[in-house]
Amino acid sequence: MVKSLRGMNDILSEDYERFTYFINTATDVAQKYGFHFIETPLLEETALFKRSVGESSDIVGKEMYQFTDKGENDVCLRPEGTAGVVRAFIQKKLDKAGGVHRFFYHGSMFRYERPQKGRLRQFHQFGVESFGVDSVYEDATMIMMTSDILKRCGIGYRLQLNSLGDQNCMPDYKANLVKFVTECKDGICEDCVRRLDTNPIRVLDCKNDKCQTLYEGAPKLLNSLCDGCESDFTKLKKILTDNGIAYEIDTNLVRGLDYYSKTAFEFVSDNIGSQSAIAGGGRYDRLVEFLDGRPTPAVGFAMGIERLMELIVMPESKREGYYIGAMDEEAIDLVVRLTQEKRGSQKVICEFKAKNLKNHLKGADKINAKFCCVIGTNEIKDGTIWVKDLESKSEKVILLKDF
RNA sequence: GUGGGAUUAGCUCAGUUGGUUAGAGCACUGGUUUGUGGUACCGGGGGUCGCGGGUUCGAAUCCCGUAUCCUACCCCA
Repeated sequence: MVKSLRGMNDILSEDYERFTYFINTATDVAQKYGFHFIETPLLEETALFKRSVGESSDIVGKEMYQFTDKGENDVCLRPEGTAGVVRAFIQKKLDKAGGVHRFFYHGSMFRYERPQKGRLRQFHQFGVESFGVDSVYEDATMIMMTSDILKRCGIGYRLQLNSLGDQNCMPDYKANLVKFVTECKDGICEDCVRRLDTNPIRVLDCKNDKCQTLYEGAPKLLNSLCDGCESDFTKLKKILTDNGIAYEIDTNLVRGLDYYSKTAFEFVSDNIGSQSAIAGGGRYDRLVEFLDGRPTPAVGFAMGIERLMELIVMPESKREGYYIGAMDEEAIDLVVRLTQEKRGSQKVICEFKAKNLKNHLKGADKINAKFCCVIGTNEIKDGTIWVKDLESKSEKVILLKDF
């Protein structure tokens, strides 16, 4: 039997109900915040991700579905959504047009990782990107929007907050940190030695106790911010507090993608295992420029839909639509015709086999229909149809022309 | 990529030291004398026990390999 590839799942039935419920809810919130839908290709030039996400990241370094297409292009399936949106933004010359542009998207992302709970090779993200707004109010708005979506879905979370600094303060901090870690290099774990090379900031959240002890005296990111970053971060905290958003400061919170600066945030859940990050984002003021656009401030976030699926509290499902059936063979054609007419305005399920009333009621109940409509010998004779409301249990016989 | 656990019906799982035709609950389907649903009772269909080797008179059960899932690490949404 041919099976789906490892880490790639089908979404159907109840999963699909939850999936679309989330997309619809998140879309509604995004539109209320003034964001517009954008769809970008699943396949992009590999260079796009090398330049944006960064070659030092694991995502680009070892997790991309990368191949050469029939036109000899080096391409890959997108491992995240921001790069494509930024590329589209520049390609449509919106950077030169100026002004504010706000987008949201959702779709499949691909990373060749070892699957586990909350981690698939093809997974789905819902994300938003805002271009042209320099204000820290926009950062706060992003966080409030994420919070709104989660709340609307009945999902509890903790919000972790950090500032990564900008090109004025980050390089100095990184140099200081590398210097500090290099001095105690003999005591640190293998992973940290590697991180020192690839992504030094990541040593800070190493899970190894020995490393953590050594890093106790390490320089702290938040203490090294320049004046601009410092005051923005203070302002951000105030805005969130004013708007009733609780947060925790996590000086070790680091985004895995190279393009982030200043505000970084992550929403985590304690109920879904070790892959606990359900949403993450931050500011990326330099990315448009990196990708050859005119310098444009930007901020965004993405949510992992599969991780949210089991946390979503679905509204109670209500009885809906019509079930139509016949008790006599000769009424089946009539019943099919009525079904087609009714479908102009209603959800209708038609049973093609003649059955007794009891079985029709069972069938209508099983598909959660609101009305069970049946035509038997009496109805054929009178030109009527029997209709029962399965909620109120009231029933009536009406003329076909009034149905 | 590394370590640990699992894999028996559509689903959740039993299956006693290896021994006839592998079971249950739920789900599905039909019936309980012919026009009243969700509950009750009775019946029915459905499994080459993940896949491939091996040990044995005999394997769902023991051994090896492999795939997938779960889980921790790693990474991240």
